[in-house]
Amino acid sequence: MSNQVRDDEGLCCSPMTGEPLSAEQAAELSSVFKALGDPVRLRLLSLIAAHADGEACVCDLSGAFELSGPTISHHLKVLREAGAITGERRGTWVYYRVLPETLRRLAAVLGPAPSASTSA
Amino acid sequence: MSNQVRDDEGLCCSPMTGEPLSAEQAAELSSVFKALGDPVRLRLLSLIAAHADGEACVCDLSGAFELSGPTISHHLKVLREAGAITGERRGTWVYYRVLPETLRRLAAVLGPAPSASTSA
DNA sequence: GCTCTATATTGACAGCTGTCAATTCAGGGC
DNA sequence: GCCCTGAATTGACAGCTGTCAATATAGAGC
Repeated sequence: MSNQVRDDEGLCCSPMTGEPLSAEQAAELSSVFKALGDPVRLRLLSLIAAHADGEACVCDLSGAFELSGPTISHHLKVLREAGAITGERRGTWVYYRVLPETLRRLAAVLGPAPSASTSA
Repeated sequence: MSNQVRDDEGLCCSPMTGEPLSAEQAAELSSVFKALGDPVRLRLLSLIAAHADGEACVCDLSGAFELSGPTISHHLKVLREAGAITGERRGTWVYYRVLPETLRRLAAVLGPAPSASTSA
């Protein structure tokens, strides 16, 4: 109960050990979990996050998969709409960046600091 | 790069800011994210976690939803098979408990300690 | 064994989703 | 304007998934 509740647009990031999620909270958060629930998208996200300067252009990402351009674009769109990444066009190229706030919100729901949950 | 890598059955919990996830890691982790990617399942998980004694019987959970018994059972099965919860039968009743290790693994992938990521 | 309650499984079905071919859009060079 | 590259969108399609009715399984009391 000593968890710090942070209210972002009505979304309280209460850890699993706190209050149960409301239907609205669950709907919002589950949509982000769902976006990460595809191996390609999860890998895309991790590739973007691991990239130099914290951003990667689509051209950097596509090569890591044996998938077509439309498929990569579609996955990036899903991540974008889930609020996990944001894109910026620079001429012909489009660079994507992870939005850490969204990931942090998910992590906060999964539980408090690791050392605290292992002792519970 | 100073993140502590924990190897559980070949599953390295490298944060998003570290090495990109391998295809195998992404497949394993995305399946858990996928399990949480349904609002009903996410609410079930949070209800179980928030319950007294850290466990709840199906009878406690069903009332929170206007869904049929088979649907609740199905969702619980998905969570179970994703490794997010474990069940224990006591006579007629079945009690479910959250497996924090799984949630912790997900949280670890999403990023390091919150204070570290907000400064990045 | 019969009856009951609690829970899980099975099968059908409508809606959802990953994938790619075709196409469109965005930007740049000439 | 034409041509090019990079990226996104559209439409079709096969496979996946949430839901419930029907059924099966598990456990307890008599």
